[in-house]
Amino acid sequence: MKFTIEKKLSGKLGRAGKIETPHGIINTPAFIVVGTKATVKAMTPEQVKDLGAQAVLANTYHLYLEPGEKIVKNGGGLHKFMNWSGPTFTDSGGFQAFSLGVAFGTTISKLSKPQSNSFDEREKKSESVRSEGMPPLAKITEDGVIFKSYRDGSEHFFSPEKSIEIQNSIGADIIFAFDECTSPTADKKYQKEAMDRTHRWATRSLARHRELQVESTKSKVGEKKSEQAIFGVVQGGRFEDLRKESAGVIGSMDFDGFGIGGSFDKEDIGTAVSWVNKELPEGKPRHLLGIGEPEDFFLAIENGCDTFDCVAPTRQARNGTLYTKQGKIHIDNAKYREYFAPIEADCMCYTCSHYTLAYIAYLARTKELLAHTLSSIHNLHFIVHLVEDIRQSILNETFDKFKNSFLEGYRKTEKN
RNA sequence: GCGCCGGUCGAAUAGCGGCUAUUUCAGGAGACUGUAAAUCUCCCGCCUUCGGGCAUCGUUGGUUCGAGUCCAACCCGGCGCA
Repeated sequence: MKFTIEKKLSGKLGRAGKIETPHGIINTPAFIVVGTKATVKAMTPEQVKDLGAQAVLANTYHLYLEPGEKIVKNGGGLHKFMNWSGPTFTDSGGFQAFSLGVAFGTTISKLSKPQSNSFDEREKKSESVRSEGMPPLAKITEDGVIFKSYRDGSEHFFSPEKSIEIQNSIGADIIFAFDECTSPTADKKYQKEAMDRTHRWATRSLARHRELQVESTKSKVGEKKSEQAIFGVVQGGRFEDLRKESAGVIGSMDFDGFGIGGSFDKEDIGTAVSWVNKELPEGKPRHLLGIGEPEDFFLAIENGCDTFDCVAPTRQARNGTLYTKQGKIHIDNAKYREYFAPIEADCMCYTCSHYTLAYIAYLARTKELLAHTLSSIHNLHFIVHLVEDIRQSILNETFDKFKNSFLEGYRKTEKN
């Protein structure tokens, strides 16, 4: 893997560049489409490619549980198995320490939101309360994480070494060190503890990765050595000193790039990311894990992030929320029943060039599967091209102008 | 005409003497950020200062401390017999 910076954003940390992987180039900043289980839900790889996606990210834990990394490997590796010829990433399973741990059965999100209006106190009260009969499915120890399968309750243990071995078998171009994604509800003491543990796990992840590279070089004499790249993950929650410390520690290790993980204040992603990116070596790519929404990209990119992944576009598509330049809309809203025009008149996506919002709304209402596909195509196209447009604006030196005009328009407005 | 069933919030249902009438669907709105997610939450008779208030189980009477629930008559609907 090779990373090249093509242009920097003057006076800021942002940059446009390219990541060269064994399966192709990623022009950055770039949105990496999430395909957790080696499939972008409701879509064929051709559809994903045609809408402009450059790379996909799958998940180690899910593929380990089903079908098992051996099957992925025997199927020719992730690319061949899922028929995606472009660059791929795998997440380490570290996020599941959070989503199946403290967050399981609750409404805790990795992003803490600003105080909601006193308007809905009742809803606030119910927040973060674990539903009965839903014990956590992840338990963290020094050596790793004990997971209970969300599928059948069976126990599984992930150590940094194990995560790397599985990721090696799955065979993505870029893999992540095993980390612990912490909750925004955790106090500083815990964040520090978890961060230090993540640093120890980073060392172990990197060591195991190098061992596997050597093994693969030995076993395939004469063949090109494994070019799988590994990114270390920065943690530290919402605390400036911890974030800087983590970036310093992880950044000084011999990773090919970096992931920025963990929890953030929704309002202040840009600041948190800038703490980190000022510390990380400039010449290596930085992936902001699990972000984001349209507003997030501008803040993260101008503060030095290169790639992103997020389930929001596809999940929200399936759940009936669509992105537009005027904000998000709910496809189930009664007012769209007879909206006989594309979701967005000027959208170039396959969905908008062939179908009306009224038709997709009808499909969604009647639970037709095509609703998921058409909505996912639109949302992914929107997000992928938004990030691509931001990249162009860096190259054209029109970043601020583009940022301001986009954010001004991105307001939730009535579409009647 | 006789007999037997049955009429519960848009639909379908539960409830068979005890106070707040159940559930599902439909309908309305919202949430979702490294996917436990084609998921989840709220509302869905009327009014409300969001605390609650007032109605309501075909209709009208009755029995009872208390009736959707028991009784009677009537009105609808279905089935059967004439």
